Amino acid sequence: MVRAPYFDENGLKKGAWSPDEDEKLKAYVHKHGHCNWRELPRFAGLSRCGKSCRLRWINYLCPDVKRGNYSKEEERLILQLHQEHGNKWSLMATKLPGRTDNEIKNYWHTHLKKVKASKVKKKQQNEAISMKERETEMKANLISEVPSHEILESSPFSPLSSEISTVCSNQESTQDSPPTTFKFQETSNNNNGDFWDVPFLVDNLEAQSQDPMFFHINYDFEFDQADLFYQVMKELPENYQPYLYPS
DNA sequence: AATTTCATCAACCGCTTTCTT
DNA sequence: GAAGAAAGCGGTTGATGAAAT
Repeated sequence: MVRAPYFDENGLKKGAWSPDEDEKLKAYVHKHGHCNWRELPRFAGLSRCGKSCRLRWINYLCPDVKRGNYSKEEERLILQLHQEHGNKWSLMATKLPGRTDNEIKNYWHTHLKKVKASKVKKKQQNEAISMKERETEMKANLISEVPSHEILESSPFSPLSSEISTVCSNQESTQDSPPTTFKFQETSNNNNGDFWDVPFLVDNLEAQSQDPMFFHINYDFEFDQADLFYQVMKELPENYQPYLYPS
């Protein structure tokens, strides 16, 4: 699971450590300690750089290094420390005896990052749910306290809003009635549905067809826009078809 | 059974900090 | 205080085994 051993341009060995190298390093450090990592490999008979020796000792050969699975307590502590300090791996390592910064970092990236992400997602979902609940509650309070005719139809709190959308969706699903007209007056209880009684598309066509520039301007689209326009026109009732092919 | 994709983790690299002169 | 060396740190890489297709 590590890089294959090789020698760089300076003749220094890189990549995976062999058991023989491990033994040499362990033996040297046990006997002389590691006061100077730069010089150590030369005295220990290793073709490695000091940095590589240090890393190998700290992360793998040091007898204090604890191997094996992380306990729930260690996981909890890492999550807590990461929350408090961010990616301060060496700081975390000081709080977790036997664990190295490199190991904690790897463990974070492979396990705990996902745990944290799922916790954050769950929290966001809960917040969204409680927001929705608060909104519903507010709406219910408003409807009960304010006379309905004082609430604008366009308001999200309007008691009509849900009825309107129901009518729209019902109408769209009906084959017999084309979706070009909207009959809101059926659900409106304030008798001011004049605006909604008139099919807006027809109204626009009649008004705009008086303008000699209308068809010229509106046919002067990019291809896909013109195509869309053509599709819309084709869906008009038959008595409006002449507008599609002006003489 | 063969191939591809994913997860893991040891080791590397480059930058920063600390120590020594 | 300045400069260079050494140590420390964190991000990234890449080989490998496991799981999925």
